[in-house]
Amino acid sequence: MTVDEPPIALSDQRRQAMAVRLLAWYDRHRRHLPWRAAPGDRADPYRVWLSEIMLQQTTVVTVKPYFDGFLARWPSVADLAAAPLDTVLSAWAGLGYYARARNLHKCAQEVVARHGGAFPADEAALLALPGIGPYTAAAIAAIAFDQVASPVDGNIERVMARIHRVEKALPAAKPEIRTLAQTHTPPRRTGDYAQALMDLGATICTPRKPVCALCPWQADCAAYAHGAPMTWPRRTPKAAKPHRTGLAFLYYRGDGQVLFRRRPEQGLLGGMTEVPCSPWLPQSEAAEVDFDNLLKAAPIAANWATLDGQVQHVFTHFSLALTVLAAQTDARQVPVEDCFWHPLDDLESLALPTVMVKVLQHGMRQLR
DNA sequence: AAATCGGGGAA
DNA sequence: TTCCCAGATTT
Repeated sequence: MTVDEPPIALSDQRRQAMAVRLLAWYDRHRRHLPWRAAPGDRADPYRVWLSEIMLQQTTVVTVKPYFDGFLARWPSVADLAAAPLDTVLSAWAGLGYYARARNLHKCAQEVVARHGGAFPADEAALLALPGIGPYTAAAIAAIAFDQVASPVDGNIERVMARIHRVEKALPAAKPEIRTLAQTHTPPRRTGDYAQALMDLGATICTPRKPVCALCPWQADCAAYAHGAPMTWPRRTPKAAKPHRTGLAFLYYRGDGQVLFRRRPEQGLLGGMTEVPCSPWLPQSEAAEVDFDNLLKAAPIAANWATLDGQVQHVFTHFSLALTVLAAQTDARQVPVEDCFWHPLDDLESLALPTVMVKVLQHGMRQLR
């Protein structure tokens, strides 16, 4: 294997042969997933759409129980459209990227109102729906409707970057890689081809240690010929995450109810339920604000007990350390708008993001 | 073009 | 720890 050999320029004929070989590999190694139809059958667009939204930046293993739960609770897009948003958010709780859940609900309502309850087959019409971007529109068009479309996800990006040894770094290389993917897309069995390519990326052409010995495209791969396929795709380094701190106010009653608050519709954890908190300040700013000042953010003044330790949580673009303060009361009224009392033994009906589950667990361990 | 938006599994 | 996952939307 040479190190300086240029990438292989692939002819149309060669790309066609590659697609045939990949589909043959897929027919032998096809994974069964809950949203996939039996071989030869047309997939249910509702299932394909629901799975594709859940799978955005989320692993198959994580999605499976959520997919099963949603399908059991809302068997059709009309059922989902008729559900209150809060029940959708609570069912989505823990899956992350909560704008997906809000857009999922909005999309279901648009499919019912504007498309008679049936997803459009056209890629452009799909792209116009909430929460459906370029990848998802192409994926639904190809997988559910067998249209010729080229979805490009992280797996396909990686495969294309290796096959063609793309030197430009991601994310700047996305347009180039999208064009490359289109030149490989076959005119028939396009949905199977897209899923085959994603399976290839998930099981063979993996980020760390690709299993090139089992790859149906080994002979076509410029990165394999180079000898170090794992060094593609190139990526621009990511910025370090800043750190934020804040207080969480755990206010509990003798009858087992705790004070919660609904977060604003927009922004981080939008529309989700939280334990009331002070602002989450960058560490540099938090150092300038004294403890008593942060206490003013509490919805009810109280004789707070500071719990030991902190709750640690990492979001996409910052990490967070919350100090939990606890106080007991027999208050019945709702002190501030958007706040409400809710029994601790019925957390399932709340839309609690993971960081708030951590806060409650942190509190329960020390208050019993 | 860059920033925002979760959470978890794997190495 | 670091990486990255069937990305979309907003700024």
